[in-house]
Amino acid sequence: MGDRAAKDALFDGLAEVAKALASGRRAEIVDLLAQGERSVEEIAGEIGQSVANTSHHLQTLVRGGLLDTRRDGTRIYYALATHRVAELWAAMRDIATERVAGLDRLAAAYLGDRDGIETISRDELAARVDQGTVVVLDVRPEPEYAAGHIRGARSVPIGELRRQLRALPKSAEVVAYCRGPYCVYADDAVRELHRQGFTARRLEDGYPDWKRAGLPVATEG
Amino acid sequence: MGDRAAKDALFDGLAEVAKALASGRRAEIVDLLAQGERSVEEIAGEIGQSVANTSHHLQTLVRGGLLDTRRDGTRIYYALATHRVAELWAAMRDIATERVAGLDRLAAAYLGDRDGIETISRDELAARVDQGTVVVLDVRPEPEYAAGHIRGARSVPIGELRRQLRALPKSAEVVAYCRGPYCVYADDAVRELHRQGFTARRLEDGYPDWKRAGLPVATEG
DNA sequence: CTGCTTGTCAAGTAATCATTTGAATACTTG
DNA sequence: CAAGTATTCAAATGATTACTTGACAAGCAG
Repeated sequence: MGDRAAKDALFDGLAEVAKALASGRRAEIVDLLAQGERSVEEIAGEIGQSVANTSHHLQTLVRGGLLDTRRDGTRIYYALATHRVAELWAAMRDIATERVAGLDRLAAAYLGDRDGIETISRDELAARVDQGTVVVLDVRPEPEYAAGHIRGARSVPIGELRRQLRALPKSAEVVAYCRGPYCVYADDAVRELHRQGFTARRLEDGYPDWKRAGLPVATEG
Repeated sequence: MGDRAAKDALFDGLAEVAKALASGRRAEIVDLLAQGERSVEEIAGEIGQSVANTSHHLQTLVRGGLLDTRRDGTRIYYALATHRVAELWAAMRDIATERVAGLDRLAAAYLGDRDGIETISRDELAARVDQGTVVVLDVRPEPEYAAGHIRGARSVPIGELRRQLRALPKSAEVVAYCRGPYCVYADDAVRELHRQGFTARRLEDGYPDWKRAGLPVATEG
């Protein structure tokens, strides 16, 4: 028991999970599926790849134990296999954010200048929601809101933000959130809110992190 | 803000963390360093590679944000960069264990037949330690015990197990633990204990998991 | 059944990458 | 300086990867 070759083979097996995630496109898929299940076509659209290529990446993720599938008629839906996968992804994301050289520049290139955008932590937001001293906007597409959102939040997809702002008193303090720290929607929302004269911040991470932390959530209405 | 190329580059950056772990040898290194810091030479010895090659792998892990270094005289010590890395590794390991096809066979080839080896969960062991109804043996090398161990455990490195067994009453119920679920020491200890007529189990995972769960630990004596 | 939609599979291209070794170099201590 | 420790370099090898294309399969609607 315990010879070198067998140990190497075992750890090569463990490393399969990391290999499955060792591609930017597959990381995008996992980040997306942290919001909930999606069909191959939807995923392909979100990551900007062909369906065939996306299907390929999805197979790789399934082999790595990260995803599960469900068939519904002609559609096949992929979802994270277990909550541990969401934890794995969050850990990866946090480590990269804190410690991978140059990631800050890549983030700035994608998200734009974040200097004017203040964030609020999950715990502080939870307290403010309890007090009722904040308006929380879920700026993700509506189906994601329906599948689960921060309790007390209103669904205002980013495209409809301007229209719905009139209903808000200018004195309101607003917090926007979306899919995660590398999702553009909340940033865009805060910029627009500032332009319209509101006090606004973004949640530092996103809905999946809120849910994982055991904070209050709601479904549908 | 939010064009395809920039998003791809960002997620390629996030995937760097997974790339760093996408090798069995580097996974072994992280698993080892979950016990505490080690010099390059020690690491090379544990993973059965040349110092030059090990140094290479260590650089890769540092670039991926997973490790930090500390110099002491002519030696350089590597350690996990943050506790998040231990969490990342544990999540990877658990996902692979549960869901990667064939991993069970690889584990059996390395660890041998585990049929006769019962496990005990962290929580149950914690309760039994409180009651004082169990003898806990830390069968890792002594320096690892000194660096931190389950409170109440005795250090009995696997090589000294036979010698020290005489001091134990045959009626004792024994739990052995070591580095983690894929460490051979505890299995070997339980087998030997059974041969000698003891009632023995192994902790289902290892010391790093115990510590991460916030259960009681001690250092040195 | 036929036609349509959705997704998978297999094959091919092109490019890149990762791992390892041995020798040379750098750094620290005494 | 000499000894000990770790990194870097060059080079060879071998394997893997991402993506595209076109054909195929499974379910559904008429």
